[in-house]
Amino acid sequence: MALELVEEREYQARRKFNRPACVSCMVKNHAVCKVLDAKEHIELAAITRHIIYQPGQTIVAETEDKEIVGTVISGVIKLTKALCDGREQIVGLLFPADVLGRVRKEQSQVFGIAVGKVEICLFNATKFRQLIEKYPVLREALYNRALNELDSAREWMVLLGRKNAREKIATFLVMLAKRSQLLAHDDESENSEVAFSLPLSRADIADFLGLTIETVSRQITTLKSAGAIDMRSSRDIVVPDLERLQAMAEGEQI
Amino acid sequence: MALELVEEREYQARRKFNRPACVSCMVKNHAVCKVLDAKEHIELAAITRHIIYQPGQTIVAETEDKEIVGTVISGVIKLTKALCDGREQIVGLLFPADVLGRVRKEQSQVFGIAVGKVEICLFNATKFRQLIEKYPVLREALYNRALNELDSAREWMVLLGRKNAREKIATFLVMLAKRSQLLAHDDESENSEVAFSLPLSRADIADFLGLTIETVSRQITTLKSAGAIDMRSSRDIVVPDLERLQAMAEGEQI
DNA sequence: CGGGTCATTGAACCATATCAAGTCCTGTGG
DNA sequence: CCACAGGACTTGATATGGTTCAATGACCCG
Repeated sequence: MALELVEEREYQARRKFNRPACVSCMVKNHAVCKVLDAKEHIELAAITRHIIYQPGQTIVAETEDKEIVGTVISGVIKLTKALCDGREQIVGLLFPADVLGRVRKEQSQVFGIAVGKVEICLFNATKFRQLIEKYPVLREALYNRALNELDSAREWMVLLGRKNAREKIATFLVMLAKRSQLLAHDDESENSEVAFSLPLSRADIADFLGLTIETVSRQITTLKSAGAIDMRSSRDIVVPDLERLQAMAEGEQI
Repeated sequence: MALELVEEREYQARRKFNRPACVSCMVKNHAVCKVLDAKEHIELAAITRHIIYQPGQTIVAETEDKEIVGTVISGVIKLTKALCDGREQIVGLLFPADVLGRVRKEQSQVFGIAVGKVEICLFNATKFRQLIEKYPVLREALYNRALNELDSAREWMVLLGRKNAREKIATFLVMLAKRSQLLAHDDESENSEVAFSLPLSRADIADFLGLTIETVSRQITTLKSAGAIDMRSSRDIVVPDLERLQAMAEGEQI
């Protein structure tokens, strides 16, 4: 299979040149590994390899029992849980620099699926475990990541349990807008307009917000005609006034 | 204030007799501290004190910036988040042996409120931090706890986003039934009837499930008339057939 | 151009919210 | 012991936001 080939070639190239690659890593300043110094980084690089996943590919399966740990380099991963009758809920999104998987045998009952093309820096689980024993600061970093994920999950619980459709959409767009603003220029204070494109399809947005695609579509249309957002195509959003959208995310009327 | 007195007396009694108390602790086999051996337990005991909170008391405030860490000894704590207009969502429940708080400066934006009377084994944050450095296994235990909480939060996201009112109530009751079954006798296989009493008021259940109190009441009535549950009083539940309730939690029709 | 996927729009329906009584329970004071 | 006040819960009537079903439109790719 072509994928396996790409993966293997990458791996061999790294081995051959004995190049940590970490120095040129896009997310080196944001991922968990940032807590390591240069020497430690080389140790980490020795046990990693990059893998590319194609859109829609399953990265982590619910039934998976082998330990998977890595860092997202590029692309977006959706974490989903399903009910037995097929209803589905996205329980989290992983963006570049986020941690994929966890360092323990007992894995979570979620699917991790590539949205668009995804590049992962995968750690050798056994060796990463040893590294954690050696550098406890890694464990601390993982703990902090987990707490951040927990906080996002709880934030989302409020959204799912207590917000109406318009607030849900507005909240989602604000989240993406802030994220893109942060990546674009590190000063967040800039309050001019923000432009970004939706990483998710309408169906995925619906699964993320606990809605149907029709409702998602209608509410986006509503926001558009209210002037809270502007759109080039169905995936390209411009937020002229983030404050206003933020207000609508918290229940402000149109 | 009376509370302060009780708290202080407890603390002094412990200091006076230099008694770890851990040996007689109700939750010693389930809390994070179970990863410590006898000698380490004594070190831990030296930096803890027990505090009693009365029903409705705030244990952790959203604005709190001092580190709070401890173990729930008895009672139930609700973790809530609120929207600015007053809508409220319970994002988690802490039962005996669960960890309260987290070991880092940046705290979560949630309230922790005592439901009924609550007893906490509170750790001195600074000294507990030192203990963690000394015994990394503690950090690992906290990490695992955080992952478990994350898993519950995600489970709950599916409930909030994708289940209807009846399924929500059934799921909630199943959760409590399993918990009480587990505490009662450690063999879980027993599939006879389970009896327990609701730790939460209708209003709290509503806030937990993303519903209104009226809907909660109606759905409980529905389950009762369908014979899926039985009730002594409005707080005392008997589940004659857990399998059946479980099925309803997953969408089975009445 | 035709077929496929994704997104939008419309109309009808229904589950849950909302508003409004009413009932049960519990503790308190006469 | 009764009266009764207040909170917690239940029940009923109505409204409504979001789903469901169905049709249409936009875009992409062979």
